[in-house]
Amino acid sequence: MSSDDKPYHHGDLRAALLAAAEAELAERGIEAFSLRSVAKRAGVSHAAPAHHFGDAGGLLTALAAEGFRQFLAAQAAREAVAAGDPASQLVAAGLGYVDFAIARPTLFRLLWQSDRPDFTDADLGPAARAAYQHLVDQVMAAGGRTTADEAAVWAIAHGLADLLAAGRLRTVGTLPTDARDAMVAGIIRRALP
Amino acid sequence: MSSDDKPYHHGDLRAALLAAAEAELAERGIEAFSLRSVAKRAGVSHAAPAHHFGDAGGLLTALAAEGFRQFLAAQAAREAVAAGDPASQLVAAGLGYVDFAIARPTLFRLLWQSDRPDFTDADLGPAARAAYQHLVDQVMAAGGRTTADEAAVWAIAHGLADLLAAGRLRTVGTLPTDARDAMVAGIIRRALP
DNA sequence: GGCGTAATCCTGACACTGTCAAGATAAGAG
DNA sequence: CTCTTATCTTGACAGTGTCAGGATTACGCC
Repeated sequence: MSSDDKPYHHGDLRAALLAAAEAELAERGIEAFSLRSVAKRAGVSHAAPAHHFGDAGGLLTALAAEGFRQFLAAQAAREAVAAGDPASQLVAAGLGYVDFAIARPTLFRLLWQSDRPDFTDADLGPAARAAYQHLVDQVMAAGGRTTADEAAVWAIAHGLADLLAAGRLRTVGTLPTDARDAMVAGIIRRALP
Repeated sequence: MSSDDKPYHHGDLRAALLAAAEAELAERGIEAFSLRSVAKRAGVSHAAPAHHFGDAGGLLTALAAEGFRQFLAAQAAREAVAAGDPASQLVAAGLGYVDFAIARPTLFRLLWQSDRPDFTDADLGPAARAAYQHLVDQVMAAGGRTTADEAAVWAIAHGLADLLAAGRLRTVGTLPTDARDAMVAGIIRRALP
């Protein structure tokens, strides 16, 4: 078949729909998200997603599960280039937390502030827990002892990430990358005992 | 007229619609928010809100403006019963920030994570800025000197508020009120220089 | 090779949504 | 009392998610 043919069977529609969904999310925002738009962008009929994801919530659930894995990967990427001591690793995880929020703000919002994904899903549930549990584990490794230590680090990383993703906190968001990293790192360290 | 009459003119439909909108928001969540449901709840036709708010975005804009004022009031309420020194006042403002998020999580989400309200609106714009500017001002009064000080306090208060509003951070959220307040206060103090 | 089953995708329909246009009703000014 | 204006309703339209049924293709099995 020639390259512009549209075979009845897509081949990898599930992945294509997930990619289209994230693009739609980034362009139109989470509140204007439309399943039919996603289908149109992927070049299939409006009811095609149903077979792979059930309903709109199912698509967003799958997208969120994938998102949490990438969220964790963003933290791991920072840790890989950081010093090996526990405190540095913790700060690196926090930087990755913020990186993800800045790079993909709408997806970040889907992960943390949306009630459309089904967090009891067998795939999403563990993925979500693993994502923030990682940060909490780092706190203990870095000398944290109490639940207040956990909460403080999580809250400060999450607060920075959320405010930056929303475009508030201009004094930090408009900084050059290096300076911003340094400031974020310094702020995260304040939460440690 | 008897009590169950439905006069053609409502009397104070604008306020009734705002109240109905917040109730709908709390019950159905921000992503399932429906203008027609709000109208039905207020006992008027589906097009009645248009006259007062233009479109759905206009209603949410007005609701957000009112929300920001109440958000500021929650901080003021805590400050009124706190010690007068700047540090105590700052912690009190943070506690009010968290109070509001816990008491009205969906409205909190409308204020901070929704793109449906029009933040360039002549009423909402100033109301929003005033709400978080207040916290930033408190930082300076309490000895803050740098933008990092501002960002740290704002981020930690916002992070706690957002995580608690979303039902994460169970270790803090399930605490008795007094203990939770004490922990939140202690965490906020970590952000100070 | 051919066949039957199952997976995949499409078409059409339904109820619901936001928004607009036009009309009905009531309040208030003169 | 009349006229103007604000307020609210009715009806229509396009767009949305979801379901039922049908069309098309892939794949295992002979």
